[in-house]
Amino acid sequence: MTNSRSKLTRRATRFDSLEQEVFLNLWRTYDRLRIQEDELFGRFELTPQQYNVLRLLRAAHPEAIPTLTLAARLVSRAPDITRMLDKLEERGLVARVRLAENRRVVQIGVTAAGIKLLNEIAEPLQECHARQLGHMTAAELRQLSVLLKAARGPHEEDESSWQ
Amino acid sequence: MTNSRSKLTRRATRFDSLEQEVFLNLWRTYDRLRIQEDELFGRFELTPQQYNVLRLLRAAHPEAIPTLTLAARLVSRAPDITRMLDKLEERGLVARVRLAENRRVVQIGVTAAGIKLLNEIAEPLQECHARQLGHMTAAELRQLSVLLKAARGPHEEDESSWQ
DNA sequence: GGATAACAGTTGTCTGGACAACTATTGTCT
DNA sequence: AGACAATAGTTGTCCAGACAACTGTTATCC
Repeated sequence: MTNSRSKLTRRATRFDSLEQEVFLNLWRTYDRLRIQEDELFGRFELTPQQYNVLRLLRAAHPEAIPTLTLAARLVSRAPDITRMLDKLEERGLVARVRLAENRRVVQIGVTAAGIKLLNEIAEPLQECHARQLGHMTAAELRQLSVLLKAARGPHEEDESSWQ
Repeated sequence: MTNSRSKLTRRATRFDSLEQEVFLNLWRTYDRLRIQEDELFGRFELTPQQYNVLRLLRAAHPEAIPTLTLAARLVSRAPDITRMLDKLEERGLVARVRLAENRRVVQIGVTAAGIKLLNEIAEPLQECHARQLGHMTAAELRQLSVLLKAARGPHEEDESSWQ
């Protein structure tokens, strides 16, 4: 009895508003799922953000894309995109080219080694995704995606690659 | 025509799987909404995580709770809970007490100054939530919460306060 | 055509998060 | 009672993220 009362009380006072509840659930769920990603990418000495860079570069491959265009497509802002690319370049996973036509822009492309690494990651990543969200039905996942997109809708710039 | 084709192509190749799409949407949405929170809490010189500490302590108030119990209730893991509490204690927002009965545990409580700060934040925070998610209906928000909880379900420990 | 503004990255510096090793205190087992 | 293990925090150290100031390059506007 005490148990159920305290649960009810908790339920009622735990969040100040529906919006706060959604945000905290969003944060918590992101954090829980990210633990899995971190563990996976850690095995390849990559951060999720670095993996994202490689993934985006592969999508553009064999084209190379300007640094800031790449930065804009990343999931989360990266003020340190330069240093992040430095590390990937040191490992030979990406290559930088400064064009003669416009010496301001630096084009980034993924190397063969980068593609190779992506291929090695592919299968364990699929397993990771299965562990993360394998318990949800495809319909639930689609609906979740739709709601998440709607939630951030007004906060995306119009020209964003995230729509 | 080129436009619509390229969009279709992008749509098809952008994600490797439905699970990946969900995770990236989760990450992106979290990031976008967090920008708003950061801006708000920054005005009060708090991180979202620090605000969370105060919020949880207020929920327990006037009781004080052990450091690690508090840490377990936070949204995201905090290996540096000690230093975080140091900073809040320096500002007089929380107080630490080491009990005589068990000198290992350190109890944390929110101070009057902490409660006062929470009250100051309350209204601008409501406005922040409205900006973040005000465009969604209550039904959508509830559904989003449910799906988010379901998504992380298997990744919560049984004794977690997040259920 | 030279000053000025805009653009594209880069670098400096600081704070917060992650992980491991450590200290102090209490419980347990013979 | 003394050794050993478990508990509860704390400290050291390193790396990623945030923000601002800076450099080099191209466009623009008298």
